[in-house]
Amino acid sequence: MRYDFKNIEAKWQEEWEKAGIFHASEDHTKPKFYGLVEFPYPSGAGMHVGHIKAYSGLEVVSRKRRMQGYNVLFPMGFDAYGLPTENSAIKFNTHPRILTDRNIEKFTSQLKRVGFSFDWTRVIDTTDEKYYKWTQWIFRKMFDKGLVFRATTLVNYCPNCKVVLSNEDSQGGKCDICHGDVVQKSKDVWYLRITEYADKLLEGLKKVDYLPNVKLQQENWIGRSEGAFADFKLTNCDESLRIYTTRCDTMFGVTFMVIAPEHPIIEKYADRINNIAELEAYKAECAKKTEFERTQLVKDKTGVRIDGIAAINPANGKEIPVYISDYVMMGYGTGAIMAVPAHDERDYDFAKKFGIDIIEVIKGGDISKEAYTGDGEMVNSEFLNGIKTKKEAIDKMLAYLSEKGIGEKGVQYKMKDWAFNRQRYWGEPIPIIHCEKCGMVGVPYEELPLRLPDMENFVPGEGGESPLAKVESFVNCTCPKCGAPAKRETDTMPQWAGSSWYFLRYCDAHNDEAFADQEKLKYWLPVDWYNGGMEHVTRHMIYSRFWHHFLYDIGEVPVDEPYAKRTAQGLILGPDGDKMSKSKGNVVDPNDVVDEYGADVLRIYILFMGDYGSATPWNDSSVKGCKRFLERIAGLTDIAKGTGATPKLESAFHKTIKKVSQDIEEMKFNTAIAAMMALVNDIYNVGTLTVDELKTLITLLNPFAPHITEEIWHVLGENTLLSVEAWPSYDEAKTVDSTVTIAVQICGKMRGTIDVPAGAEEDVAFDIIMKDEKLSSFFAGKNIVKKIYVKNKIFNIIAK
RNA sequence: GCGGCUGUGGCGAAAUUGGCAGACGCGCCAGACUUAGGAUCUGGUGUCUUCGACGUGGGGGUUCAAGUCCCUUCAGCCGCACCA
Repeated sequence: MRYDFKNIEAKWQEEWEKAGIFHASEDHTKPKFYGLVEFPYPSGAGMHVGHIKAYSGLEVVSRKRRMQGYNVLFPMGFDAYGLPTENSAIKFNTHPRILTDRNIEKFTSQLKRVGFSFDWTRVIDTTDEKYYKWTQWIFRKMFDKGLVFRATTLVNYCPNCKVVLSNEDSQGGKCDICHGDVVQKSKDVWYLRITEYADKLLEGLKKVDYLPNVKLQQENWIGRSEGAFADFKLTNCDESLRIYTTRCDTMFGVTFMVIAPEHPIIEKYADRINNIAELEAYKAECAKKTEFERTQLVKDKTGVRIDGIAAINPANGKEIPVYISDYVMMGYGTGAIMAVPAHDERDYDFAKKFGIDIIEVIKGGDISKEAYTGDGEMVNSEFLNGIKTKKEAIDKMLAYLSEKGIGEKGVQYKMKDWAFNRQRYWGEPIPIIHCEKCGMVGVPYEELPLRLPDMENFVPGEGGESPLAKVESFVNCTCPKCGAPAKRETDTMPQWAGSSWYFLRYCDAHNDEAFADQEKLKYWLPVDWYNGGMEHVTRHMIYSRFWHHFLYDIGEVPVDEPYAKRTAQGLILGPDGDKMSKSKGNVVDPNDVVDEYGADVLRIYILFMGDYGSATPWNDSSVKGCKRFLERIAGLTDIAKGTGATPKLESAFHKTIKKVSQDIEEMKFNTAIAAMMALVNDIYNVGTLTVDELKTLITLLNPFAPHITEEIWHVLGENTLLSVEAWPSYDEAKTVDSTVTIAVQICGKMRGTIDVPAGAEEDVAFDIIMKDEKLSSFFAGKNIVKKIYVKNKIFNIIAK
């Protein structure tokens, strides 16, 4: 038969939909498989080949699982709240609702064209009030449990545009829009107390099957560090300055202290500081820098000494100066450090610049040249002198601190609490009411969803407040507690909110009584296999694991870890090897490929182009090779005759079934396809195959190229749908050849090969070599010193 | 700076984990069928001074045997980034 993809792909997509074969069944007696891919943000640009790659991996796995008899949940949805839609809504003067609906429709039809086996009865849209009702519900539960709090913090603000900017939009301290100076402005921020779950999130990693680098990135993101808190007495005021350190063993080497420019102690004791104006000026200078800039200028340390207040080193009672410097952050530890220039590079740089003493307390380096951060014997440290290990010194110092009541063990995390509000329109309204008497009150559960009001002008307000602040009917309300007039919170949730629990909704997508039915959650959870991009491994995955752990703690979900397994696909690069981007003009549109070659070719090529986990450049002519392969598959219908097995092909078939079955599990789709290509080459070399064998081959190929294989199945006279036929099995005994070709080395050099019966003993193999004139000539007349024989692999003869 | 990953033909890549390096595909070369080929089919295709030698970024090592293990070095990509 000819390969006519244009006429068959739409036809089979319709048949599958009609038969509903990809709907996850409610039959909970069957074994389940929950495969999850990251739902897309439905941008106006439509699908990207990267989306296709991201979904194709678990698409193949899911199709295989169905054929293996699993009840498969392989859902799709849309993460539709967010800034890009809002911005283009402003630009084109259209409502984001309209744009979102239009984009979702576009994505849906594009996804369907590729033949993905998603369960389209469970589609979710995070901007649907039936969905975000439950996003708000979970937020309210967190609010009830004290995991939501409000604090004032510094944000990047452009006084010219009157807008709050992200770090990315304010690089170099200049506003990305007007290029004016950006300042740090304090602003009320809603936070979710994710830090409270830091240890649980870390612990949970021990029992899940994530790629090693995924785990590592999450661990680094959480950034747990163990150390100590210690109090340093200040002179000229009745207060101690609390610091955090991981190296309390070096305390005898402390020659100064540094605090963050924003440290509250400065304001508190302003009247005792002689150079307060200088300090204020420095602080103002720092405030101009964005966090980005501040962390970029690592080399040159700046700072100002506080004149009027000093500190006492609690280890040796010596008075030491206190500085303010922006290399100490208010957001980590206590915002104050003890500086040990001899053994910390940053402190060393600072001390050199400001001419501060450098006292060696650990032997092993040359502190006249640089800080020594390695291990060694303690010196100049009184009761620590002579100790040789860091651990022992730390323990001794900790004991000393606690005995004196001026310090204790402590833990710190790099992870910060999650800033949870945005001054934007296109997001879930935060269900909180501000009452003058009662304070912050949650919107009652029965009033959820708190609907996003319809607006025409949703440009952010002056001073960067949320567009919702302009909707009086939304803002003005009564306090649910006391009934007095009150005001609603007008900020909305960030993009990450809706995606933090979407995998739960898929289990029961249309439930109006709960976010999902408990029985269904019990059956489907955890997600068996989650695949997505590396870029979501920290934020999205950490956030959603946090929400899930919270729901587990309040008894709303049956398992603590949501994702049993996590893998990641690599990028598809442009044909030039660069990242695809509109500006470079190297973007490949999957629709063009489907138009020209068909969905099956697109799917095969994307999985064949290289290792699934690695970045691979697109190559137009390689796509043609995949088309040729499918044409050769279609051509097999012309030579397939009879039943049973073709002797010359039997072992090749069993080997291929084994290889493809295993490779899919390891996401080695490229070698699975290569194995099928090799089998097709074998078949054409033999010149014939049976109909049974062809059926086996197209069954193996079905998860990769479902349309053409479905068509062939029917051309061969079948009436069922191949997509739900049984996955082929293989006979291990038949994957083993009766004779194997092994390599023969003489003195370690490859000299040829011999055919031996599989598993042949050494003497049998050696006899064959002796009878081979060419091989035996290499050691004729020499002494055989040693024979190394590895069954079915190699024979190495050492002769002198 | 720290952490991770990667480095193999002209190109994308394989290599049962220490055992015939380059499977499979692209490209290229030759031939066939053709008025024609950017279609199809067949054969070939790591390099070189080609009965042999060399070859997995470079250098060194372990081993009968190294793409794979160890040491060292270089290059590229991706995270994190003054985390005390």
